[in-house]
Amino acid sequence: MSEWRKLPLSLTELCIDTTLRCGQSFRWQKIDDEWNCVLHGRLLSLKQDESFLHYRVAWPRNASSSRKPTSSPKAKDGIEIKQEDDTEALLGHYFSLKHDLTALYDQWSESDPNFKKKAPKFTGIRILSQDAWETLVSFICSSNNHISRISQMVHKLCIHYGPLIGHIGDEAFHDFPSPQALTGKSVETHLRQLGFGYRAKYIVQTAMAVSMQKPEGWLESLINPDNPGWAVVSIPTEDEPITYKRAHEELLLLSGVGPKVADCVCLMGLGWSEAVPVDTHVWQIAQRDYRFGKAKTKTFSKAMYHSVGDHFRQIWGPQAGWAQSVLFTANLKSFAEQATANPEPVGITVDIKQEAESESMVSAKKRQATASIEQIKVEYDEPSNNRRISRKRRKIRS
DNA sequence: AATGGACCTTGTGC
DNA sequence: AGCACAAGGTCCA
Repeated sequence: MSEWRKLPLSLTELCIDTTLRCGQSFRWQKIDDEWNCVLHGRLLSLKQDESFLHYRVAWPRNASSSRKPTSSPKAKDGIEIKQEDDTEALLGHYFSLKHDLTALYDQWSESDPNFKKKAPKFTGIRILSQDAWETLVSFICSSNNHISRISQMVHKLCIHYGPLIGHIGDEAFHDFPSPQALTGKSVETHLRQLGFGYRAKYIVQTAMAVSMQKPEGWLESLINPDNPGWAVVSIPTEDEPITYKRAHEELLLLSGVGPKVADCVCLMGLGWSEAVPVDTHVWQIAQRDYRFGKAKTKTFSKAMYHSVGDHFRQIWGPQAGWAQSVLFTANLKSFAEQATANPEPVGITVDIKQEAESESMVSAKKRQATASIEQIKVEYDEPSNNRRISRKRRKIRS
């Protein structure tokens, strides 16, 4: 293990205690106030105080057991940089530290009174830039499932199929398995035995698609070029540049990947910060706090799915997925105590009262009051104005 | 194209 | 204790 190092970082810019527990990553383990996880072939430990993020790193003795042994960055002259040296850069990428979170919270609070009300108790929540493949498999596991069980399943994947990186006490830490590692003949049966249920088949089929059917580097080609991945060489293509919409469509072709999982991968694994995964929580939030139509149907349609995302993108802007994660966390049962606790700093409740009289509150209420199922469907169609869409709109109204 | 069930298993609340 | 129900949904008929 290296010595502890530190990055100057306030708790409002990043709170690892919340960010690492809110259902984005399922692999971090807290041991005695330290968060531990294998990231890109190294065992990372984090702890935080009011002013600093402290970190240390341990590399496996046998570097070849790492999934990406050749991925360590090289200097321009070809000399390999000491491996530890890129860990700070890795953290900066993983937590997307280039974004000013306080400024973003201010912006979302200004355009959304509900965000302004909920966010003060949930500061420092960031969207993680995770490995695309890990994100894909993790959220295939997430379907119709609890966060605790998802974590359990992801842990089992690593233990049984991922390379061992190191130990903390008696606890073994593995990296996430490669797609190839999950394509074996007996994997599906084994995963069922391990309690994956019907997701076992999805995982194996998707692993086969990514490692055998899709071209090399396909998943990485879906990464937002403005938010590039870690240690991923972008392969220039003759195709038109990738968009969020196309990345989403491509992911939908995979087994076990529907619109919600595809959005999770877009947001947390591919750097598309406008992606808003609409799950049961976000649907509850949309209905309860944003006057979305009370649907009689338990499962909402594809049009409904997109209308919710479009609505939030309209309110929160191009980083809507980041704002969504704050309200999502505030809505989690495991954070219920935090949501209802009296805020420590005085003055916040005063701000909320003042906000009730503000211009944005009034206009937002007016906008929300008109929302109904019909309105939602129309709104969904409005961004485009081609012929196909307008025909669709007529159909809905008739 | 849209809608209703089935689906594995575990955690939670009564 | 034991049972119903929900869980960061997706697939298929």
